[in-house]
Amino acid sequence: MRGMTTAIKWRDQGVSLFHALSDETRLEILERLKEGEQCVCDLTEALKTGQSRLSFHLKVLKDAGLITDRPEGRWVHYSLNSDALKELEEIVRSLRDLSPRRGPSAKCC
Amino acid sequence: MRGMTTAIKWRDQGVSLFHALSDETRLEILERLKEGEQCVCDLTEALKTGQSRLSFHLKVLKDAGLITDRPEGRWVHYSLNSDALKELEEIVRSLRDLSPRRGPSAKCC
DNA sequence: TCTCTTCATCAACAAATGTTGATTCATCAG
DNA sequence: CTGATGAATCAACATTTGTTGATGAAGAGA
Repeated sequence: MRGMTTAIKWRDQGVSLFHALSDETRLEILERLKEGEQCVCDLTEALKTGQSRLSFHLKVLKDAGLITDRPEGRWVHYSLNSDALKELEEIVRSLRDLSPRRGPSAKCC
Repeated sequence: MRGMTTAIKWRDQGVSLFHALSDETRLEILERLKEGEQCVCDLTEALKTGQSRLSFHLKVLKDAGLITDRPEGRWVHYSLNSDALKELEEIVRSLRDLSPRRGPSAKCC
C-alpha cells in the first residue's frame, strides 16, 4: 500500500525527468553546464542554434528541475541542479533493485 | 577529440534510453518485470490495458534494449535486460561527473 | 526619455508519439 | 484440416512535442 504510493510518486517524477533527458539538444546543454554556470548567450553560441529554440529547451530542463536559473541584469545564467541529478540516480537505481524475485514466473496464463 | 566522439555516442544511446523511460505505462511495465519474467498476457491483465497498446510499448522498450523477449509456443515472455540498466546508470552518473570546473563562468557575453 | 540588448513567450506550422480497432500470422488443440 | 488463441502489425486518428519567426518585457546606457 505504502510501497505502491511511493512507486507512483517516483513514476511521475521519473516520467518528467526522463522526458527532459530524451533529447539530443538538451543533453548537450547539460554537458555544457557541467563545466559550470553559463548564460543563455554563451549557450546560443556554443550550440549554434536559435535563441527561441534554446529557450524552449532550457524551459523543459528547468520545469523538470534539472537546471536552475539566476537572472542578473539582462542576462540569465543557468546551472545544473545537482539535487535533481541525485534524485535521478536514485530512480535509476530503483529500476534495478531486484524485488523478492519469485522464481522464473509462475506458469503463464 | 576522443572525448567528443565518446560523448556523442552515449548521447544517442541516452536519448533512446531516456525516451523509452519517459512514459508512465512503460515504467510500470519495467516495475512489473522486476518481479521476474512475464508473458504479455500477464502484463495485459496486470496493467488492464489493450493488447495492441501494450505491444506498442513493449516494442519501444525492446528497441531501446531495456527488455528482451523469449518466444515460447504462442506466448512471448519478457524480462529486464540488466546490462542496459547498468549502462543507464553509467550514463546518468556521467551527467554528474564534474568536469575540470573552471571557476564561476568567465564573464558573460 | 529613447534605443539597444537579452531573453521569454506566442502563434503557426511540422513532425513524432501514442491510441484504437481491425487484420494478420503462427501455434496449438481438436 | 479447422478453429481458437496469443501476439505483432497496420491504418486512421488524436495528442504531444519541437521548430521558426515575430512580438513583448525588462534592464542598461545614451
